[in-house]
Amino acid sequence: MRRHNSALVLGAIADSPGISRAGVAARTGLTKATVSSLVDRAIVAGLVVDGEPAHREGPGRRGTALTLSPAGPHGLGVEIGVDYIATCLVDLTGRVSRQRIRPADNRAQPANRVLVKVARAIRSVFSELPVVVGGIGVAVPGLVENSTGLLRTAPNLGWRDVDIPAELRDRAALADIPVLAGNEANFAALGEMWSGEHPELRDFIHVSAEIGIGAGIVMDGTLFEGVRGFGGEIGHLSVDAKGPQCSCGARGCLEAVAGQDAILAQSGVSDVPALVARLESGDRKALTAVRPVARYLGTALSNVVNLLDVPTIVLGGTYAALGPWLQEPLQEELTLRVVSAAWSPITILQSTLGTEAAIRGAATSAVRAIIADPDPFITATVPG
Amino acid sequence: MRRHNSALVLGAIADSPGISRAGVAARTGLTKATVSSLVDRAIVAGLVVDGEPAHREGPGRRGTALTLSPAGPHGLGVEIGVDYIATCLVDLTGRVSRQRIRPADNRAQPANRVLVKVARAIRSVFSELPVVVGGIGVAVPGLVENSTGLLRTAPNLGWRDVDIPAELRDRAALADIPVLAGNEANFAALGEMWSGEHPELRDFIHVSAEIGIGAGIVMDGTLFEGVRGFGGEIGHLSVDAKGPQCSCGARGCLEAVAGQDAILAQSGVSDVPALVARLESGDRKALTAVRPVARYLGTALSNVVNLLDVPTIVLGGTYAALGPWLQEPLQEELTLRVVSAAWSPITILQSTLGTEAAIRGAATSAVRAIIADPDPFITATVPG
DNA sequence: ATCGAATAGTTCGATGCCTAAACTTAATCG
DNA sequence: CGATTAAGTTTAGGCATCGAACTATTCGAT
Repeated sequence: MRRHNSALVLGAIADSPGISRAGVAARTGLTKATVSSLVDRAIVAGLVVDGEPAHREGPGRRGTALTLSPAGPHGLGVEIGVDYIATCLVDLTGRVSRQRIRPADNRAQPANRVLVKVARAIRSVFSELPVVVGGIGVAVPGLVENSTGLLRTAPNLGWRDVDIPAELRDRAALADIPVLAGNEANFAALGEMWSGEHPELRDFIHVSAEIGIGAGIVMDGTLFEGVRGFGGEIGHLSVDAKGPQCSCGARGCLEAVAGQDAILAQSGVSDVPALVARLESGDRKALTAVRPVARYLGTALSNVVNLLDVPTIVLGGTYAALGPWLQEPLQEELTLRVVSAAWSPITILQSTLGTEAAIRGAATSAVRAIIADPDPFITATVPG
Repeated sequence: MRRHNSALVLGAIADSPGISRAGVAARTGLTKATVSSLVDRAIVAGLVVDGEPAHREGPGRRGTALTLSPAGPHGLGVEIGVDYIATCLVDLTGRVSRQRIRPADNRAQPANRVLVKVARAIRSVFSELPVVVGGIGVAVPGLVENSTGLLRTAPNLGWRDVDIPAELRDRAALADIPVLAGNEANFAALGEMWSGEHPELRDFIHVSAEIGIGAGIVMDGTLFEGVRGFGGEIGHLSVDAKGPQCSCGARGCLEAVAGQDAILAQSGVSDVPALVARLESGDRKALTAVRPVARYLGTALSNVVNLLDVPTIVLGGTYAALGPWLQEPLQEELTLRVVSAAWSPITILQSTLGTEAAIRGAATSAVRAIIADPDPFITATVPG
């Protein structure tokens, strides 16, 4: 009961920083008395601070502005990439207070060795900054089972069946700080949503092409992971029954025709910045190479939209860079294939966080977990 | 609080009929005292009956068997088909107590005229049987918006923007009996799950081919409808970029290559029973016609599974009839294309309810709504 | 047969959280 | 400077759950 209402109150403060106790009461349907008592507990626990009276029109006492405390627990994001380990700290308000990327050739190393390094990175964050870490989010390029938290397979790292939370808890002496591992494409989608750049973004697909093609699907502000957590594997949607062979064994997977490698091979360029330069200069070969990519991506996304009825698509990673050239043919394909497009068009946006989306999402997930269920943290901090 | 716990208790009784109060307490985590008081209210409201002491091993008093009351509120299912109106009554235990199909050429009629007939059918159920109707589910072959309950479009009926619940409430004088409208394919999936034939079925896709191809997606026992309710539109997934033109304007939609019309046209037979007869007799043309259907269906379903990570597929409607000939090539295609198939194979089942699935699902949805949130019904029935 | 152990269900007082309403504080407006 | 309006606090009261003691029922051992 109180647990649920604490979450309600914290959620209201997170959604509209600077809101007053009376405002929270109006929004949540609780009484002012209840809100007062719950807010007091949150303040004592260090989750909330009340600031200056906010200015308002007309007569009457001004409410004190409640905000999540920047000095409260932080979320630590860790991203295990193929050739780097990145860390990032985020406070309750969503502000990034520390970010660091360490190059590392993780592909050549077995999981335990890499996790030793990750643990060291985590401990170094702990020792360098005097903040309370309330949770850790670990983004990995692989499939994470949601019931167990196990990384089932990470093809590009060559890992299988690694219990990342358990390993890190042991190696970094984390006591009972919650650790959650997740797919990087999923975290990237959340990161983009929470970036604040697109305030209305609550139902969307975030697609990005890196080595594979990853997608994060968010519906009603919540990540959609499928039954076991292996959902959103958009890279192996079939877009051309007679298309080229994919590494997975099937034919015509999206990844095989619209992945980064396929794009670069088709356009005869060695990397993405070079491709963008050619596109900007109007190079005909580059332009004709990108068009079918958009078509294929559009076919795959149409399938997703027909199935999930999601109104918005966010282009991330390499697709964000190619956005200006993808947008139009993509829109055409979607309009043609999506059944509901006739009465509600699909919006296409470009990612603003780019490659930082995943780690921001991982770190912010950790703090959001506290906001979504603050009671454990509060009762651990406040004795009474 | 009590509302939530009442739902918990009723849910436990629905899940394991014959459970004792102590069993409910153990399963829900509530205390025996709380369960007793909640069960008493449910009994007074007529939702639950306690029966004979159940037999059990060992010493100790036997618990009284609690079951949902067959005399409690019933769910009324209505199906508005293209050429019939069907009604069906289901009690809280899931038993079907009355079923009736009235032929009617609804395609030729505007919506109001048809709804007048539907209202008459509903009133006739009310007058014929002395049962309390606790809710009505209406299955329609169209897209229903979940936020408003509006039928946005039903191509085969030629209807657009019809507020079925409101219309029926007026025309059939329903007072405040809740009415929920929904897509027939979705109701069919729920009907199949609740039929009791597949007890473990909680995560699956139910696909059926009638005039179009419909799918209902169930995850964690809950219908997945997409953001606005237009999800699961599997009929227009793209399975062959260069395939034939579909009525929707795009090319190579599943419906165009694996719908009932396409199957019959390919095999040169006039109806499904005839096709089944030919297949059984080993007719080569029929056999070679069905195989690509399975392939295409497999491609579309692989896309769905890769996206939603659903472990089971149930073949319904025409596909159920063709099940024996579809199963093998379908399984092959899924194994090839589904990324997670390597470590968790996809199960393919055949529907047991056939064409009755939708109406059963609609009726059962109405009673399940009461079980999922019994408090409104209880407080309306029990004064104190 | 009788007693004891085990299990089901009820009764009753205690607890905790929320609510309602009165009250205090703080601001605007005439 | 007092009336009015709104924010926030205090206090008394209510309701649902819990814990513990109690009754009821059954088996098995003496």
